Amino acid sequence: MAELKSLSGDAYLELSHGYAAAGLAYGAARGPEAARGYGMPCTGGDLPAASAPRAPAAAAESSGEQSGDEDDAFERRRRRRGPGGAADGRRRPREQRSLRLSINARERRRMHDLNDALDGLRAVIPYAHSPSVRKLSKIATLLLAKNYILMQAQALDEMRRLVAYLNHGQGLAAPVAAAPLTPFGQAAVYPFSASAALPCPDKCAAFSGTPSALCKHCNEKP
DNA sequence: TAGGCCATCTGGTCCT
DNA sequence: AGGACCAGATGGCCTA
Repeated sequence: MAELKSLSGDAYLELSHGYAAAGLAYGAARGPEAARGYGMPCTGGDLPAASAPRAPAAAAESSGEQSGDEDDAFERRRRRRGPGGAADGRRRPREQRSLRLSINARERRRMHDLNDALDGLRAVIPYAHSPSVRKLSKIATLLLAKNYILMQAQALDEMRRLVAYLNHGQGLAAPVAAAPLTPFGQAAVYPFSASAALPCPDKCAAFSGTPSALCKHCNEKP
């Protein structure tokens, strides 16, 4: 995706703008409940555990809670597959159906957990949180989070360089003099950090090899 | 109306 | 055997 390939300093904001602004008034039209997205459109949305935010202890979804619509859907699919079905032909139909429903419920629960985690991620990504703004899609959430992490890592790197620069009079601190590290211990691979800038006339560029946005010399145009 | 996004169902695969 | 995970299919809702 193009957003990921361009990791310029504004990549995060560009992505945020592109995805978040695309659906203004979406939330207002759909309503916050609908925007949460657990409406279960396939089955008419009348499953209690699916149409409302799931209570932590209310994971007691069982096959007994399936709606009549789901029964119909099951029957339709069963007829399409023919007698015996594709799963386990040795099971009696009732037993087989009960097993299928419990598997479905488990999968539903798993996806709800995944969506809860995505909601948690959305909550900590800085973007326009507003009832009138459509919530981030799943893919946008992941891409935005990735770029945000990269941005934070870059900022941390800049701060480290600044600290090293300020402490330069007392000698070079070995850990900082080495290749700049991300919080995860990997070498920084930001394509936007150094290449375009000229060497700093001061000591920061000579020191780290990478001009710093926090250094006034690095930002001076020739 | 087409396309995007989503929830759900389903069968397959892997792991415990 | 049962559960977790995954990907494909399906159908609904919404926006441009």
